Amino acid sequence: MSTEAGTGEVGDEQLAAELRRVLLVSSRVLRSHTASDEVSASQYSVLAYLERSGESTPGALASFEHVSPPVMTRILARLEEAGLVARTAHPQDGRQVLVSLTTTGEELVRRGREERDEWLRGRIGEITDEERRTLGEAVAILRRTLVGPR
Amino acid sequence: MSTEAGTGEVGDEQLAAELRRVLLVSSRVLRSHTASDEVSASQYSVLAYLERSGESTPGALASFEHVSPPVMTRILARLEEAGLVARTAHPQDGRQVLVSLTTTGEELVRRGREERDEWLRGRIGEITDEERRTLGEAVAILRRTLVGPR
DNA sequence: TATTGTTATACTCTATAACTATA
DNA sequence: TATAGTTATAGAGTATAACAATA
Repeated sequence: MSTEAGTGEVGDEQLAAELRRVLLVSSRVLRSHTASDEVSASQYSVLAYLERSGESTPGALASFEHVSPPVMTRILARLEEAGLVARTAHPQDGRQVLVSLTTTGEELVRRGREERDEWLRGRIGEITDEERRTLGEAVAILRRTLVGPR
Repeated sequence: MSTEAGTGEVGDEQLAAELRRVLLVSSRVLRSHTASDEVSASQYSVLAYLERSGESTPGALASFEHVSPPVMTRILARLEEAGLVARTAHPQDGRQVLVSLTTTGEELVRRGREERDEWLRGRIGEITDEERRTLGEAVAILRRTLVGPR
């Protein structure tokens, strides 16, 4: 049993409810501030993964992003239409598809890092070093607990 | 400038990017685990607010939830159809509408606290007290920085 | 004229079920 | 038979623009 006193110390039930609300609303706020005319937040997330990890498959991307396969099919279709990713046949396994960034896609990701996260970096810039450290630790905890490795 | 060494210590750019991804994906995971046959995550969030704060108006709810007014109109329409909230005329200001929980709505919120957050409480139950404290602090920081008060 | 709320319109996001092709 | 991916279908989530009613 944890004591109720101290900074940020709450019961599990309350923490769960607060976390649910903060994640729900924060993601709304983030979406509206990180979507651009070019690509949505979800689409950009896929591009950023590909930029970091190289080529992948629709199934692996769906699993990584925690969306169902048909959703990833649609995201990739939009990105392909926009000329940001290319789908090619897998050399050994004819069922699989390899997805990779085009040059245009690479450029968009790199540009995005500067512009897209500007709003969020501004907000993060307003808090203390100590608070940034806490956020960084929380990110790691959430990744292990909810999002999964990588 | 903060040093890169130590637990969870990262540059602002990296923290912003990681936070963006974790919030996006966590909210997806949460939505899928907290939606029920009865109401979606967004709908439940409105019900929970009303249960805690009593009656409100569509405009105030839209602001609190960080959605546009038409979105709140739709959420309230669904909740009203389901018999979970009631809309009544404002006694003084004819433009405004007062929204309040019905008895059915109240019951659903209370039941929801037990059942709806079960999955998340299970995940939170697996981490250490220290990690829970960090999450609690992060919730407070995100609330101040992104979500706003209350 | 300004505010509150709704309607109209048009996307994206999301899931489940059914289908196709390959292994 | 199992797996990878797509298509079909349906609904939730979201925003901007236009509108109506009231202050």
